[in-house]
Amino acid sequence: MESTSVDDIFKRALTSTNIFKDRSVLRSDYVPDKLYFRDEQIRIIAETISPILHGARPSNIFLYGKTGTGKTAVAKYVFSKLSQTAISKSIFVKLSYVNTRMAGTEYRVLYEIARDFGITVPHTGLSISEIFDRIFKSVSKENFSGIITLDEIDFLVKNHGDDLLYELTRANEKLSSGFISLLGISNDLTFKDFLDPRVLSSLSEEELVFPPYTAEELKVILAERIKIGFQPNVFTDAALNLASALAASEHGDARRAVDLVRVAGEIAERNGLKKVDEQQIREALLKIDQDRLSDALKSLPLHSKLVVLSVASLKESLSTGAVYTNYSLFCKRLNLSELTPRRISGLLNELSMLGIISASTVSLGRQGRSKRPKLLIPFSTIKTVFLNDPILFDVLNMIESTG
DNA sequence: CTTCCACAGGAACCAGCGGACC
DNA sequence: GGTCCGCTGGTTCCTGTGGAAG
Repeated sequence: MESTSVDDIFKRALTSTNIFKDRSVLRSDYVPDKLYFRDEQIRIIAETISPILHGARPSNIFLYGKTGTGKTAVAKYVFSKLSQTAISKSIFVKLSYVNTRMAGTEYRVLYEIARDFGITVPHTGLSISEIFDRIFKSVSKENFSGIITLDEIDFLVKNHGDDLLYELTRANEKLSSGFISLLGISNDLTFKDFLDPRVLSSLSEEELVFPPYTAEELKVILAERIKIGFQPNVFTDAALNLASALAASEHGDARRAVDLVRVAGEIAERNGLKKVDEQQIREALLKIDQDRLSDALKSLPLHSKLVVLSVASLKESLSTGAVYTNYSLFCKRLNLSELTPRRISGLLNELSMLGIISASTVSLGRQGRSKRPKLLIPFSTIKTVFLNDPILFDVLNMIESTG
């Protein structure tokens, strides 16, 4: 029984090409051949790094802008052109691209840089300074020019400080031959405050701001993608207008815009429609939010889930203490040893960062000072996500029965 | 104006893991 | 095989604090 329905799904997936022509160009990591409205930024970056072709060290560059404003795409674009030119003129340039948020830790950032430079290093076990040494030695020995792109650099600095950045900016003083230039990319304008002034001045020898796309610009970008991604005349103008307007109102995020268009297409496909209209865009907007939330909820560690349930079970008298009381109740019920209040306070902050709860702190005078944890998502969503979990099922029942 | 609650949140530390080096 | 490394996910201990009650 089941196998036939799965077969049906696959068969439909293979045959239903009447919506999409090339789905891959609608993925958010796809870098298009032409980057619209970024000519100025491309030109400046290209000019800044061009000395490298004469064997001189280019200035470090810093790119700022909100998510989905094309920073990463522009950087990748310019560097792919650079490496083509360098190869054709047989100039010895090595490029490294690291997303520091993806990498996660200082060690992994350095590990990826080393790998991009063709240095083999173990993925754990060495000290940070050892990896630095190996990278520097390699640069000097092989006498090459290296450019390191550090994407989402604000993450690295906020979580691990600017030590690594400091070492990298000073790298050239240590190198006897060869050099390293840096290209930093940050989504957060205020993150400069976290930097040591010396690092900041060195890092932003050249600075570039990426403004959000306007609705009109998004429309052009989307129209281009739709042209290659969808079958002709499938995507209506009304849908295009709505998608651009929605994305523009959300900080001009091109990535979100493309996601919106792709998901709308998938919805139309699943419903067997011939066209993508405004209705599918609206549904897509809901679905994206919905999916993001349930994914976040699902991947939470057990104790965080219990904290979410604890917050959910509280109707009034919201305070960190109340959350903790309920939480330890759940733990006792499940025969788990509870974490400390300090840790729960931290977990509440993490959950608030994920947008699952809000946790503003308020002071009530003699009643003390506390967070005011509040659920930001409907209880029904939590229920549907947690219902499959046999452990949480029990707790869920417990909440329902006590009201 | 002072007191004092109920926490916030920083800092240091710890255990356990996976792994490299010599 | 002993020593060192970084990272995670905690604990313990601590000082700091907004503002209603007194």
